[in-house]
Amino acid sequence: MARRGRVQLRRIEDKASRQVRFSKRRAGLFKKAFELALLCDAEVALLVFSPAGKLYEYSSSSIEGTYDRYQQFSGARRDLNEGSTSINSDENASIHSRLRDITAWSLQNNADESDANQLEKLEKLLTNALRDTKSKKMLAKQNGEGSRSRANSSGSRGQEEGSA
Amino acid sequence: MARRGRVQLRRIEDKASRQVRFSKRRAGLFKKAFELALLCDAEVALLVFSPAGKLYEYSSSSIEGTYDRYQQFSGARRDLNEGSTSINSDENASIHSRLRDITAWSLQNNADESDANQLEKLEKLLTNALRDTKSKKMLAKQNGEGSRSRANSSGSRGQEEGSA
DNA sequence: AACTATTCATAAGT
DNA sequence: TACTTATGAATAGTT
Repeated sequence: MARRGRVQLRRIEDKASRQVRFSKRRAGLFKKAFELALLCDAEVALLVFSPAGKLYEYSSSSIEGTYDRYQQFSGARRDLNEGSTSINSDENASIHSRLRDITAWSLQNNADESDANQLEKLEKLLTNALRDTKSKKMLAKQNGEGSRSRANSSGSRGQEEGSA
Repeated sequence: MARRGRVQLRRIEDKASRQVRFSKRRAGLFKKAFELALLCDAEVALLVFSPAGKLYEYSSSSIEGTYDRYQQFSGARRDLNEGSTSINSDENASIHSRLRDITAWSLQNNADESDANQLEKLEKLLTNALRDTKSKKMLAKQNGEGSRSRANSSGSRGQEEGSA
């Protein structure tokens, strides 16, 4: 009436059985993905192609949007690993004024308050980050040492988050 | 010692609890994704961003490859459906994702070593996001209506395949 | 992080 | 293909 033991972790050879299990497990997987997004407020994108080539998809916001976000992370990772840590005050000032322009512009032209608030906060964050960077760079120069970048290993990026 | 009833299908408000459950459920989800790919010979791509903005990924082949395949399906679908000139939820989500990304990233970089190049990249992202926002707003004004974003449920394309 | 009572998922069977 | 059910697996709450 039920399976006799735990499931074997290898490809199911019988085609019919594989098809049935695919349907069941796919349903389960999508349910779990949905629950993770809803319960834990996570952004989830899931793409599955069946052996027959049929597409199944789920995303808590949008596939494209989440993939974009993923690519930003990848791009950021590449940038970190490429080095080129030089900085000069001109660039600094340029970034600063540019940020101010952007913020001002957004405040003027955007009726959407939430967007404007987000941007204000962002501007502050970036300004602070830039200031910190500047002082760190100056210190580094005095000490004759450049900043390094860290290598990312498997799966996840960013700092650790608790795991079960 | 165990939960008193079935799990509530709504966002977990307690932050600590949400974090723990995210970790546990994320692990479960990735395991299921892996098993589906292995047992059923499916192509699976899974992207998850934690509420804190950390990325987790799995794919049985490659994220990019599976996404490309997905886009071919989407492209084919779009061709059938004629042109959609209105703002779509994908753009919307993309912008918000980027903004969240930028915020999380800034917070992270603030803690340890920041890099001016990163900030320059961030600034570009912000600029792009704003440009998108601007055009979105203009379009919205023309249409006199803001489009609502939807959550994709596991839609399927192609011919039917058996389900459990 | 490890433990356990429960709920949940699901492989076979019908 | 859909329903049933026995069993393994996942996990919420606790320590």
